[in-house]
Amino acid sequence: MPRDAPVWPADRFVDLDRTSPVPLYHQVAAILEGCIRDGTLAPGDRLENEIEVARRLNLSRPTVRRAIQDVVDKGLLVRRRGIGTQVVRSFVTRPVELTSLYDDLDRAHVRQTTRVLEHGVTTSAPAEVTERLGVGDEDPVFHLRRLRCIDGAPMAILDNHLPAEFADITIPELETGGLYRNLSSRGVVLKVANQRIGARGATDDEAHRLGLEPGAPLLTMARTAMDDSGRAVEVGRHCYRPDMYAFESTLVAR
Amino acid sequence: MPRDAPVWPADRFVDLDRTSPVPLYHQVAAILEGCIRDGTLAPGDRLENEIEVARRLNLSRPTVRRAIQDVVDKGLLVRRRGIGTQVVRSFVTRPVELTSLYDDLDRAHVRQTTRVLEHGVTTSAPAEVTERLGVGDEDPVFHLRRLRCIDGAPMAILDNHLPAEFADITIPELETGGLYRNLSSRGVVLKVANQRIGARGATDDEAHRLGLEPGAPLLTMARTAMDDSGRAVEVGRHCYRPDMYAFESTLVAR
DNA sequence: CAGTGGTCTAGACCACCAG
DNA sequence: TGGTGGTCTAGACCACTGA
Repeated sequence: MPRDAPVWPADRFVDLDRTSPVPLYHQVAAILEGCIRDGTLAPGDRLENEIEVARRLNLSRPTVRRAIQDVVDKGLLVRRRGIGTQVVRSFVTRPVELTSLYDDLDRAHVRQTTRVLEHGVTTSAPAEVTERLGVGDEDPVFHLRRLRCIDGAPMAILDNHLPAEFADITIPELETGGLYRNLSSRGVVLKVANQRIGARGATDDEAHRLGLEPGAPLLTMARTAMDDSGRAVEVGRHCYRPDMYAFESTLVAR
Repeated sequence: MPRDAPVWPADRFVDLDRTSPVPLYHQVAAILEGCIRDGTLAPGDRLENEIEVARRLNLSRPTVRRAIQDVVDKGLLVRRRGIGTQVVRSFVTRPVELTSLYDDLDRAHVRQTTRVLEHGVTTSAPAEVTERLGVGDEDPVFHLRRLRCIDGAPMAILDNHLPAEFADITIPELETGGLYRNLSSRGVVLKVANQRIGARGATDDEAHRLGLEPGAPLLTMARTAMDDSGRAVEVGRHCYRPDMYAFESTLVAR
């Protein structure tokens, strides 16, 4: 049951570190999120108002505000002018993030393996792909096709095209780290992506590789990812066994 | 081609209205977004730095910063410390928002119709649904099932459960306005939702209603939406013809 | 009416990047 | 070294809510 009076678990915020490179608002947001996830703040609880919180934490109001807003954006709190800030009644949140399948599975502590099916430079990538990458029709691009398994069972086929300069990413590297992690270690910072999630029937080849019947339902995702200079760095066209994978997210109105 | 020198289309910002109820940062963000979408700011262009912009617009830096950040969050700009702010090279953006299918189609100027298949209070909703709504196993809930068509062709089956108090939403209202619009006109402000997008084969009934073969691939979406007090207000379980619908979104790294 | 969040200001210092 | 965005402060006024 939610408490009636406003709540603030002050004792959880004694460790704020002004010398840390982690911003204060992020430290506050992380602790606040922890309090909600572990039940210290119960669903429906109303938070102390932000001015009072700022005073107690010896922080400025904008800093506290930024922290609270970050937790709101994750879908754990709702705010109303004139009313206050409350913990959401029911949450199974998964913020919308620019993550890789590899890291998603890693976080879920799943035993995953990757088999590289294709790995090389091609000059005949589909026009749809070269256009998204911002290169010429017949310019060389790096093509990659992988089979992702969990606990030995094939789960997804990952088809990617990248600018040719990334063709030096090796097969062993891809088998141990995932694509995004390899890009990251080469200094690529992914910032924006457009994606489209759909469904279709499996082709013969896909069905064979995923252990399904031809025409069986597949979940599909097409993504174009851009780095911090706004250049398209990756075009991915993936398909997933729908009994083994789904896209979860939390949406927050502004 | 992107220009070399920093750019700022000052003439587009002459209409800022300090008396308007629309926040200044939102006015600036909207104009900035317009400049990018209509090509006034070209892909790759670098923006004037935010301090200079603030001076030119006679606004404070935090206000300008908030405006720019909003456009970044939409995936139209990328920022790097020490470098500056640039227009993304390629964009087909669709920010992740808490929208209804009805409004999505409306915005796309598609001719849509709705047929109500089920409309009534039930005491035997699936446990999965009552749990998400936060009501007892056999408490009455409002059950709704609709067929959504575009240009007369069936596209999706929308199955929803709501708290019983919403059972007075009429069939004609649902045929003309969509569920979220009806909730909104009753004062419900949706703030947060959790959703899961997947795929599966069509049941016989679904196939029949959507004009498909049984077992044909369907795109599915299950959503729990909460209002501004954090209470679960709607549980939806929808399925879509994958040749007629897909989920598009833009993701931005923080 | 008192209390809440929403907006806005005018500074300050720092971390990072390019030349 | 100079310029950029990232963080933080200490205030102010307003809009909306509920009693």
